[in-house]
Amino acid sequence: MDLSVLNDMQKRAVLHTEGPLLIIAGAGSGKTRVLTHRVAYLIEECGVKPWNIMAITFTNKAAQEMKERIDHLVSDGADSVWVATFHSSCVRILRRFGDRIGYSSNFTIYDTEDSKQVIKDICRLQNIDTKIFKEKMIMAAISKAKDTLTGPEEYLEENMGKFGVDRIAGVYTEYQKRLKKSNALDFDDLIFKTVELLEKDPEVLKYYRDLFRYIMVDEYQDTNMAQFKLVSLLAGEGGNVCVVGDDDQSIYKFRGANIENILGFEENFKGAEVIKLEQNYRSTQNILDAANSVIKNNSGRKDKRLWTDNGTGETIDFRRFDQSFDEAYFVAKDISDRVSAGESYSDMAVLYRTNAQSRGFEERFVSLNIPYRLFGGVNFYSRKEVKDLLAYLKTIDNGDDDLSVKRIINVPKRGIGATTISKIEMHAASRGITFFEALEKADEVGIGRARDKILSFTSFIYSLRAQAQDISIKDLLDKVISGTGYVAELEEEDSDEAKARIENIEELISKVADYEMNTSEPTLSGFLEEVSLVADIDSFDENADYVAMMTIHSAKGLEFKNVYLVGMDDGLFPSYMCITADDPDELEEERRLCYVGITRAKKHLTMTSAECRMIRGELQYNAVSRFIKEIPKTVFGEQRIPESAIGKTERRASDTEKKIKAKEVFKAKPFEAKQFAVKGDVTLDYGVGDRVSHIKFGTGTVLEITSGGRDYEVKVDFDDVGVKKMFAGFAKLKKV
DNA sequence: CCTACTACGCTTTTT
DNA sequence: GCGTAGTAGG
Repeated sequence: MDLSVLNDMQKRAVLHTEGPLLIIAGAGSGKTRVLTHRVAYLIEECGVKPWNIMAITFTNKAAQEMKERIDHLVSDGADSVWVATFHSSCVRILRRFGDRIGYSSNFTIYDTEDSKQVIKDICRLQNIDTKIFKEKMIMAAISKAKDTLTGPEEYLEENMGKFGVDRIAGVYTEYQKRLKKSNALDFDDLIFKTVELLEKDPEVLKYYRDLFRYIMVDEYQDTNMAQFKLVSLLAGEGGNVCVVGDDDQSIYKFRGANIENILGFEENFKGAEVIKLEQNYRSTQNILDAANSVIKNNSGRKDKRLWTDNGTGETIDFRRFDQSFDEAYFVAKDISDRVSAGESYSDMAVLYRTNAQSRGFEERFVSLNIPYRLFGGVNFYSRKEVKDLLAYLKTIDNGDDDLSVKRIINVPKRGIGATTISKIEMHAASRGITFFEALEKADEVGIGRARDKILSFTSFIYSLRAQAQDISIKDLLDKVISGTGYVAELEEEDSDEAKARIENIEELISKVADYEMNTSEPTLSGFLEEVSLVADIDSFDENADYVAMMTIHSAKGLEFKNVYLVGMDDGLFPSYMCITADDPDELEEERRLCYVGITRAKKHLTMTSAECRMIRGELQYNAVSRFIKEIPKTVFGEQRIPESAIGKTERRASDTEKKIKAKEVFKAKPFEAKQFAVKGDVTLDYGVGDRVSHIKFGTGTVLEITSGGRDYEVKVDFDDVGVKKMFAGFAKLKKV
């Protein structure tokens, strides 16, 4: 096997196959290369069976990338390597053995919004004043407990005497009871319950320990205690566990990530080898100098210093503007200029601290005709219309899922109101049956007018459930849409909003079609699971011709030739919250975030700041971020505000003028923006009669192309599998 | 039982 | 400033 592409440290990491190994991998130091080569080396040179290797990542995108790269390196069996995220690994384990701890294999996964709904409901029933005990705060407490593998009883014991613990513990207990009854698990449960299963069932533990002889964990600095426990259980004493991480890139402490996992690895896994990767292959020395000089202000980190032989490179731009308006204009103009000079949109990214900052840039990009795509923000699958339709599918898949049934019982409106629903709820609670079962017994409950409506709802679900086995998921969804009249109702409304919702539904349909096309054994549970565990950033495509816009959090693991790190204002980044907090750790986490942001840049980094900007409808005046001041002047170029960026007048605008101007900027809604960005995506380089190839179906001839709104539906006659219809945007057909 | 209005809440969020 | 969720009135 060819290891000559690796440097000495990388080689050492690849060759160290037995026993625990910690790889401290600085940003851009080629950790994915090390991991993939290590997998390949195990298979090709050490005779390890591919199915005995497990690689865990945090995002689907990282898992996908790793799979592809392993596939390129090994001759055979790459498919059998278990490469998956923490959560989907746990789902796979629980689908198979979850019955041993009381979950049937078609369990539903609750997202944050679902959980909140359940918590809200419980608070109502337990007469908890949600003004004092906010749902969010209760959820955070429960989530934190689960991250540390603390069940409701232990939670109560451990926090005895603290304010409101009895009440939170009460909600926690009831919450778990409900989830169990609904055959549902939340994100935290997926890990927690898997650990529970492995601890309680030696047979299952042995099974997986024998299976996963070599375990690799990516982004180890972001693991929480439950995930640590999971890895420890699977690895066993002196197991072959290799973790890769960078303590300087730990930015998810607020979500329970425990930096101690990486700092204390050598104590937890005795005899661990530690290898540091400090050579950076991504950025210029100037960019690394900036990153190093910021991060060195943190205490309690593993000592390391990134270096590169890429050369000094261009200087870093820093610009301070009067207003966020000017900042956005400058970035848009700069991108335009660079593209005119021959650079590509796909090489640009605008990174910011908070999602709300994207607006101003969207506005400018639209007016200058710059294609862009937003990542993060409101998740596609959390849109109301999408959630409604998914709730139908969930109800069909798992009738015990009370939450989904309640969500759709009167959506679209079918005359089943709050009084009826609460009667059903009470009946269900008193009999200890599920909400859906109580619906079937409408006669027992003594419902008057709504009786027939309820029974027609249940029989609708029954009929779909009966068909679910025989028809495709796409057809099932079509039947839900036609049977409920969901889209028809929106069509009647005939507003822009309704149109946008219909478009989202169409997109959902293509996602179902895409799933069925690219999965070997598509199932309804499988689809719903994929949907629950997918993140917006997973669809990031580095070659697509648009400017990527996202939070710095989302950008972790990505790289761009040109990075615009915007909003470098004290109070925004670092955030006001962490400046005022007494906990210095929070500022350190923010500094790590800045380090992550800077190190995303390969060639050119631009940082911008504005003296005043509109935040939550209020004008705020901020100083330049303290992080900028930590960077030595030598890496910066000339720092000035170009005339073009502030329009014709260079005099300072008065406060009133600023307010008016800012208002105008925020008034405009960039509504068409997304559509225009998607359009750029779906241009076909083939036509009817052309020969094309598909990842799964092989090669074939294009029979027909029909334009279905934003995407094209392509009919292809494949040589091996016959005629198939698919959406061009998802099928990724290539002309041959 | 449904619609219209008001009030609140808003860092980051791989899953 | 904006979107959603909860409540009051029809």
